[in-house]
Amino acid sequence: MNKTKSNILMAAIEVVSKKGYHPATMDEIAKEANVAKGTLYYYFESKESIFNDMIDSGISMIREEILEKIKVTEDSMQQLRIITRAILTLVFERRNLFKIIISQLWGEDIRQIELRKKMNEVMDFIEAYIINCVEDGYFEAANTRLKAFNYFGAMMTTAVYYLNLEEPIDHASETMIEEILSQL
Amino acid sequence: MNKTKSNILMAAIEVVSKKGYHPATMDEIAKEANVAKGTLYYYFESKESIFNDMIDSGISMIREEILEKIKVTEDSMQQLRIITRAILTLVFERRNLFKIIISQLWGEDIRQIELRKKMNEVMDFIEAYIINCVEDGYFEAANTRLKAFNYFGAMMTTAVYYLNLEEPIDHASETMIEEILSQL
Amino acid sequence: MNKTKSNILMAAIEVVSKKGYHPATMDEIAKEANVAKGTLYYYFESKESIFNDMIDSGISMIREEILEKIKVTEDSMQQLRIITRAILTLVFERRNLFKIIISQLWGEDIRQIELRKKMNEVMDFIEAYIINCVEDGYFEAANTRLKAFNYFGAMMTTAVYYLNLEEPIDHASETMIEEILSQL
Amino acid sequence: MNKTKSNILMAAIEVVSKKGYHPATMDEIAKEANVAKGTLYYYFESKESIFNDMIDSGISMIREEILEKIKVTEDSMQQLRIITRAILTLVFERRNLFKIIISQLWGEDIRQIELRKKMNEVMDFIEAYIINCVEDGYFEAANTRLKAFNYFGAMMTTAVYYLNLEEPIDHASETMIEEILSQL
DNA sequence: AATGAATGAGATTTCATTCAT
DNA sequence: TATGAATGAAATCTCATTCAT
Repeated sequence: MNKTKSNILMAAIEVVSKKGYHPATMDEIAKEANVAKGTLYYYFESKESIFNDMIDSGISMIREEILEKIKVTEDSMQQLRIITRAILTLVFERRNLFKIIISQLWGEDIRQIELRKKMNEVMDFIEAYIINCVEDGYFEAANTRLKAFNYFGAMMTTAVYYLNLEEPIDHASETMIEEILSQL
Repeated sequence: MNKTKSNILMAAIEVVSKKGYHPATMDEIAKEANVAKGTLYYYFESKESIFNDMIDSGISMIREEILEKIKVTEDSMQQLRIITRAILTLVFERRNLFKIIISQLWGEDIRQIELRKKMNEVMDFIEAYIINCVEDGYFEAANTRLKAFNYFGAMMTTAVYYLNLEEPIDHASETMIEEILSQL
Repeated sequence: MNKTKSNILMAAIEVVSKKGYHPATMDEIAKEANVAKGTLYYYFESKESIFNDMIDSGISMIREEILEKIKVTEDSMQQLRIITRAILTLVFERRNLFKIIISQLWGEDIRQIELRKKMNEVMDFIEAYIINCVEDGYFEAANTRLKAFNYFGAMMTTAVYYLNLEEPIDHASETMIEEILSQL
Repeated sequence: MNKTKSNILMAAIEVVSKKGYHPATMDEIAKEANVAKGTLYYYFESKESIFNDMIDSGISMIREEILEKIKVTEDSMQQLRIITRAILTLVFERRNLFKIIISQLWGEDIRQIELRKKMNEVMDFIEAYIINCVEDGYFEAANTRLKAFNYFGAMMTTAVYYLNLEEPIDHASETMIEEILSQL
């Protein structure tokens, strides 16, 4: 991607994660990106489209990262462990982006409805691996969709917990991973 | 509380849950409440204060509801079970308010920081019961704060899952309760 | 109509006739009307809707004025003479509004296409009276639509001519009327 | 003229006639001309100067075309007939340019005031031929300036009428010419 | 000769808030 | 107690123009 464009995107993540979508102004994003306001509109159609690009690049980053890392094993439980570690690491490393995603999951704006659709696809992706684990006998057969939700929710709340600690850790500890998987 | 005032509060919950805090305008809230815009300012100082009242009355409602219901038993595990059922029921019955709470937990607006403080108090409240359970030997001793977080997160994700089903259930099933408690 | 609203409409005619639709800013209209910019939006949805109201009230004014005046006679030629006098008088009295109408007849903006539709209805109206004259033997049968166009065009160019004179006259002279009718 | 430059001028006529002066953007003109936006500024000082060049080349084209064609006769009435045919033909062939001229005659922008001056020169030119006709006894002596206005106005309205027909004709018919001249 | 990324002044529009009634 | 006309600060967005290449 063009350097200025990705620069703007990073600035937007920074500002939006701090302020939320609406209070984050184009002026602030421009200032943070060290470009003129007009430049934002040279690269993006609207504030909404900056938001969408932000989310899309975030989600595809997760997917690519995970797909790359699970190649090393064929064992379904091992794969789920790898996915967990990968997502937790990403949540820590790109906490601002995740804050935005979580806070925008609610509400009936097109922006928010679209985001929910995208997150449902992420759920599909995770559920597929949980199904593999069930088929391989690691978990007992059950509502795998709900399990995927709980898995994701557990990751989020764990992350939120650690993110709020005074001395935030910046990596996914093995303890956290086991804690989350034990809930499945 | 004055009837007009609670009327406005209900209208605000309706509109804010649908649109989010910022896109919900005072005009819309007034229209939904069937009062003139000026009336909002007769009863509330500002939009922000409507929001705060909304949250405060929601949270104290939870607390009162729970304190009332757990009276029937002294057994800590029974009490946690009752709390779970109560919260789940409230989440279903007042889903709009909870949507607002969850979506406003993030970000650095005064409004949002204040909300997080209030939710931390709710966590204290829940943690206290989890500690009782640990002391009574129901769970093994561990990070009870994280347990409280996970417990609350599990409830939220479970609720979100069921709220998104085609045929939403409108009560807390015993299955859900056991599912959540088993994760502790 | 509300006083403030008609006040804004008059200010808009003043400014738009001087500057044209696009260069006329909402700031200037507000200043001319002695109200705050927000007030414009309290009474009108948009700049476009101010324009539309401006045109609509102008056109219905023409129609009402004419319908009122032609009541006095049943003779078709007399009626056409009355219409001519009425339109010319209006063009002189409300020259600013007519300037706007003429300048906005061209182009493919929705605003302009709508205006052309409205002016076509005015043409229908005029043509009807020309047809009466033809039927009564005042003119020889011919393309009455073209006659209506020419009639209107003649009125406009005559008006433009007199409006550009150093010492503008402010009424429709009988000479002008006969000049225009002689062209039919 | 340089090919790229005349290319830009044609593109500008196309876009401005469709949209009007202000809504026509330099971006659109550049796109229509298949050049980069910077190229517009390589050949023209500003948007305003593109407009002026557009008009000037249009007007001098009329003048040259007419001066060329009236050479064939010395009879003043014949010359006026030739002028009428020439202008009507041009109006049909370059209708977009004429649309722009007519729509920009109104208003007090420098651009528009300049255009009116130029059109007044065209009127001088036409009036001169009408005076010749009067002197040769073809019309009775009268306000020749007004006659020139009416003559031009008649041509415009006739043109507008035929341009709006379902099946537009693309040439000046002899009927139209006689119709216009008979009004003098 | 030609480009297109970058700009910033200025446009339209929104909306929480005020205040006279 | 309740109203709603009026406000103005601040938001998003547009676009003619510049300039380094």
